[in-house]
Amino acid sequence: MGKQMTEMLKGTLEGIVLAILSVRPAYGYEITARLREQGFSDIAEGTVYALLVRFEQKGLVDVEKVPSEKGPPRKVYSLNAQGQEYLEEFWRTWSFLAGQLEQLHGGGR
Amino acid sequence: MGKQMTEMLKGTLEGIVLAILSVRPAYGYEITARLREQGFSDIAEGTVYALLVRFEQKGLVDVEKVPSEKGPPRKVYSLNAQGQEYLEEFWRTWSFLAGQLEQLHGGGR
DNA sequence: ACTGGTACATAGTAGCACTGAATAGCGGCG
DNA sequence: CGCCGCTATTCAGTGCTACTATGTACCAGT
Repeated sequence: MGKQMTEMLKGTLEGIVLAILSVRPAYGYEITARLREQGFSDIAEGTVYALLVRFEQKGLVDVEKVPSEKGPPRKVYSLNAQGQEYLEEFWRTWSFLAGQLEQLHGGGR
Repeated sequence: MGKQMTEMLKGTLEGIVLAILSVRPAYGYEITARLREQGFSDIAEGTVYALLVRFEQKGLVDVEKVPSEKGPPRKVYSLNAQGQEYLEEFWRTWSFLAGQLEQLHGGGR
């Protein structure tokens, strides 16, 4: 992955994963796989897990341990009310930024 | 400024400033002021200067010292060919990310 | 002399994604 | 049985970026 993408993901990946969780609960390995399918070709697994731990510490998600048929138990994360609020704040911030950049991109040539 | 914005700017501010320079050459103080006018309410001056130094080190800009009527000489930065290329790469990366997020935002509710 | 606006610079801090490795459970294959 | 491969999580260490806070310097108006 390009260096630009790596830096751009800072603060954005957080929102992406929250958005994924807002659709339905999921666990780390699953999220990583889904991200890869969606074109974020090599987002490191470690990155996603670290992100989820942060969510938990911030109290944005609820966690439930679910035994898996294949492998160790899964930690299923679901967005709670505070997480929803945080996600909405994220969209507001994103929209502002996207608007500014669109202006620069469109008007700049 | 919110913490979310701070993190989101990482990797993005770089592109924003490059885009500003692509319209016409500018110097640090001017860029900071323009960013503030455009709604990035408190982007620190130091941040912009550090960014410009990085641009110079990466060889994305040409620099010219121009004496100012009011205060110390200005360092006027202008985008060179390599900088243009880097900016285009930035837009490609940005477009991909914006597209993915739009999908998540629109489809997610 | 003092204040305020212009203009640049830098040391230190915090946060986030990446690297690389370790741990652990389960199934299948030789 | 022992090894490999897939699933699944965790963690220490690194690099990059934006922020904070401060300092330097130049000039005009009072």
